[in-house]
Amino acid sequence: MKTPTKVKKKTSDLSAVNARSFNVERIKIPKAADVLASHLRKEIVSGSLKNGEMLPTERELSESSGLSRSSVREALRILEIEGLIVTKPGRNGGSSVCQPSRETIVKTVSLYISSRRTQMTSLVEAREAIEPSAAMLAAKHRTAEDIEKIKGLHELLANSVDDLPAFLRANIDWHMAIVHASHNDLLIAFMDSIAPSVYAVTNVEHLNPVPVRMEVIKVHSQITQAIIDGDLEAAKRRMERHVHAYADHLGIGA
Amino acid sequence: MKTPTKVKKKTSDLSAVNARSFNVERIKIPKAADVLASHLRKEIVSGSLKNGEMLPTERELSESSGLSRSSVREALRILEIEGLIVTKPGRNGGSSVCQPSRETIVKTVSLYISSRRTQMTSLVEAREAIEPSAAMLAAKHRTAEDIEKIKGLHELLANSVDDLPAFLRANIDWHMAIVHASHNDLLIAFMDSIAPSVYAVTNVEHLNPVPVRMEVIKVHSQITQAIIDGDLEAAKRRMERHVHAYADHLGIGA
DNA sequence: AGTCAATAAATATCATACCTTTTAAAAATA
DNA sequence: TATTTTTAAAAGGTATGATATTTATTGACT
Repeated sequence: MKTPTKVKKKTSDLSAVNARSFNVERIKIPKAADVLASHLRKEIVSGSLKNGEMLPTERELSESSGLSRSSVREALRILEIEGLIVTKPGRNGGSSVCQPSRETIVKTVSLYISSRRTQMTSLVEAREAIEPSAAMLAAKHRTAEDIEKIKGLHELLANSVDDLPAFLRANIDWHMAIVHASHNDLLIAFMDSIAPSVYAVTNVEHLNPVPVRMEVIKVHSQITQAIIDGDLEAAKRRMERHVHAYADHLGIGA
Repeated sequence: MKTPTKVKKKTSDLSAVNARSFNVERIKIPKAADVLASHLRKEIVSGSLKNGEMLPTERELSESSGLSRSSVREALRILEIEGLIVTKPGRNGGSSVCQPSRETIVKTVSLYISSRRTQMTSLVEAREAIEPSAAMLAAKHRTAEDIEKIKGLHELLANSVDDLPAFLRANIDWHMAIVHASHNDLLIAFMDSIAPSVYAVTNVEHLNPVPVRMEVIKVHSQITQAIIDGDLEAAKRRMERHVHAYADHLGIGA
């Protein structure tokens, strides 16, 4: 399988210049598992392997590819982490094709955020980009259930003025319900990814004074209404102001 | 290692009801590699293992964890795919901690988009969410180089009215340059992820009439100017209109 | 000093055996 | 005959050890 074209390594660049200088740059030799994974990935993405379809067993793949079972397994593991297949043990087990879920994106982005210690500023900026548009799309695409959900959470919020933790919880849930009502998978995934970090830290002090909470409730009800009314512009504008006010409070706005 | 607590399987649910019904749901036994990967991931994310630091060798990890080398390797592979470590062969090789790059996000989201065959509508909606905010942030955070880049690409665009492919290329590059000038890693990652799909398909027919291209150039120059001037509101508003006009043309707007 | 070959240290791959989980089929039983 | 139980087979999961490959270091020889 692996072409044994072994390039004699040159320790010094000078010698390479003396010899016929091929224009080769740092050839990277791919790993067996990567090659197989790419191959299978292509088949999946292109649709040759349809959703739900079973892949051959590890032993079969090993035989047909000429690779060892470990390499095959490694390839499958790659695809599994990418969310393209699921693997079950047992008789009639094996790997079957599936579509990556939002969860895949959420995990990746969350890891990115936490391991890079992404600044609060960036998170809030991203939020300011997404939520107003999501509100607008919610006003456009909302279903009856969406409206029920949003209204319910809003009432929960209004009834939790005296219970800060409950208030925070309802607040987050209301915001996320709106994003979900946008019915845009990408925006949902992005927001799902950043929401925990955005909401985790600061709300407490901000929302501590009761008057602030009252104001939040008022604004929320206006936004809720705009979404119910299908008033795209109002939904967007109000959400824009709402999240911007919060950013301002954090000293992120101008 | 693995606790041999084997629950006697009941084929019928009835029998389970007859017996003392424990309130256990479908315990899922994690795989060895997953456990080790989670452990190491936690150490990395928490900062116990700092960026650049070397992990023990596979054989050492195998010994200290009591797992086989295959399981250890599988765990390392998981972390590698997540972008948390890089592994090099050879003497002084091994696995070292690194921060996941934007590329990790881009790959994940791109896969999501292509394997779900995400609707053009969703992509354009996401774009309409991100680009105006990015333009605003660009006006706020742009550096001298950012401005150079954006201006350069704009001139390239203006000089390519007669060369459609070149025009398309310059158009995309200008848009992406602005997103990058926002200096917001998340927005950059999101936009990097969706841009190929957004720009791949449709532009051709839209930009075909020369007058349209002239108009694009005019709008671009206004946006460019706003960013140079640091006029946040203008940058945002103009970009909003610009991308919305395109969405409209696709029949996505109202 | 500079070049080259030998060595060593690590991952990459392979081969094989065995363990565990799950299900299907076969056998036993009511 | 229908239901339960047992058994066996098929699949992935884990373990082990050997070998190949990659890369840095060391040492010998100019």
